[in-house]
Amino acid sequence: VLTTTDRAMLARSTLLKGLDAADLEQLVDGSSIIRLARHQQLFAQGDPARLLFLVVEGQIKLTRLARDGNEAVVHVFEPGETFAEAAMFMGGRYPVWATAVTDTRLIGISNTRLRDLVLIKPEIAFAMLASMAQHLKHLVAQIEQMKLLTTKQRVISFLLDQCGQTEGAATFVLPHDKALIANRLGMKPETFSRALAQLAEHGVRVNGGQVSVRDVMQLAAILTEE
Amino acid sequence: VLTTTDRAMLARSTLLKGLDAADLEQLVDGSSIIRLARHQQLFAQGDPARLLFLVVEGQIKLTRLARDGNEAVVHVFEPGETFAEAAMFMGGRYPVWATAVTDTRLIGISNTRLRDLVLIKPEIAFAMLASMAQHLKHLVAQIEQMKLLTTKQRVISFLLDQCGQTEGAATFVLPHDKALIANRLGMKPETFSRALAQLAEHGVRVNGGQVSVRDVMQLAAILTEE
DNA sequence: CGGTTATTTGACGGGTATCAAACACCGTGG
DNA sequence: CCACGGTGTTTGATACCCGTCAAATAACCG
Repeated sequence: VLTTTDRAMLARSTLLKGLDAADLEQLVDGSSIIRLARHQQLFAQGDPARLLFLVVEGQIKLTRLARDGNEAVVHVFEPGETFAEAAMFMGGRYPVWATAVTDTRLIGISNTRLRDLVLIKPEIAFAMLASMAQHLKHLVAQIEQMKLLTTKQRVISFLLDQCGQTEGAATFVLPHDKALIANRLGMKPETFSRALAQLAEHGVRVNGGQVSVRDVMQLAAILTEE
Repeated sequence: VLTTTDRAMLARSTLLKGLDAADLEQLVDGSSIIRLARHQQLFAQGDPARLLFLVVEGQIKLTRLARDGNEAVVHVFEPGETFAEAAMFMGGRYPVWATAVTDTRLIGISNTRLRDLVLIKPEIAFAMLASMAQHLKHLVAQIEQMKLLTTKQRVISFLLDQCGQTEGAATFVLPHDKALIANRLGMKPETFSRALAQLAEHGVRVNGGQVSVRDVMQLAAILTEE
């Protein structure tokens, strides 16, 4: 039940681009559409990993849980991104929880089908390696931020990421709940809220999910001096 | 100038085990031995990535640097482990600094040779994917620890890792400087020192690099309740 | 409009970084 | 053999930041 739009997204994904029509078809054959409501779980930590995923619309967060119920957000995936490629090489079990942040539609791709394809077409292996290298990079950046930056710096860094600009004024909407963002940044919601409030004096205005930055460059400058 | 011991280690590595003699030979041909003195740098962040590495003896730490000179340790690699496989898929540049923790001998393997080999033998691609999946797992675990555990819990968790036992009494030596360990755990040396001192009341005795734990299980129990 | 879920704001205490100094350890050179 | 500087570690005092708890407020949805 994949629409043509779904197929197009598959064909454009970092993981599968470069695949010819026939190979793609074979993969699609073993794929299924999955719909999740907000807060619904895709898989649990420890579940056998039979599928990897492409987010079509919505957002999926990967988390780890502590005994006390607290959760640590490892990453949030956006439409067009694939995840859980690594699971098939890690003892065949998912090492994290996956939950829908908003209503989500995604494509589940068979592990074994992909595996078979890699054996035939080594180029795909490169795509997988590239994809995983990307994830590695993200995680390293995250560790770096947690260890080297103060709370305020992390918030600024996050805002600058969202801007997608290096200068001038910018406006954008936050990608999700402030509580979730706070978790991504390794702080409590209250702390995040206060940090944002403090940034008012640096030209950051927040209204609901709407954020406007007066001067991106000026904001970036604070990272260096503070 | 690879000794037979070196070759044996290559053949046993997660990355290259399963390679037949001929393929291994071709790879060895493009490899070189590198010796580093303690604190000497292997490569810098941003350097073009032409080699990936196998640690033969010694230890290599991967770090990120902040403007103020502080560094964040991403990982420390031990003999038998390979690293920097991912670099060839990330724009061809190393994303971190690599420095010898102690006097170190390692083997540098040519990126392009390995690449050629993958195209011929897709099984090697699986080995690379598995190796990178392993690194991903480590990083995820690290992020989890930083976000979910208190300082004391991280120290305990680290000690338990080093024990390699789940019960009874244990003795071992710390893998390196306490300052480096503190950095790995995301805290300052002073904090680490105090944390260790506190653990005396839970049966942990530290003398230089020598550590002895009276009852591993009892120590593990603190993680849950605290 | 009422009930639930987000977010903000305040007061407070604890934990960690910071600064500083004492101390232990080690190899070197006198 | 001892003095010595360098490095690594411990210990202490202090300040500040963040987490926690609590309540108020705002936004949202049926």
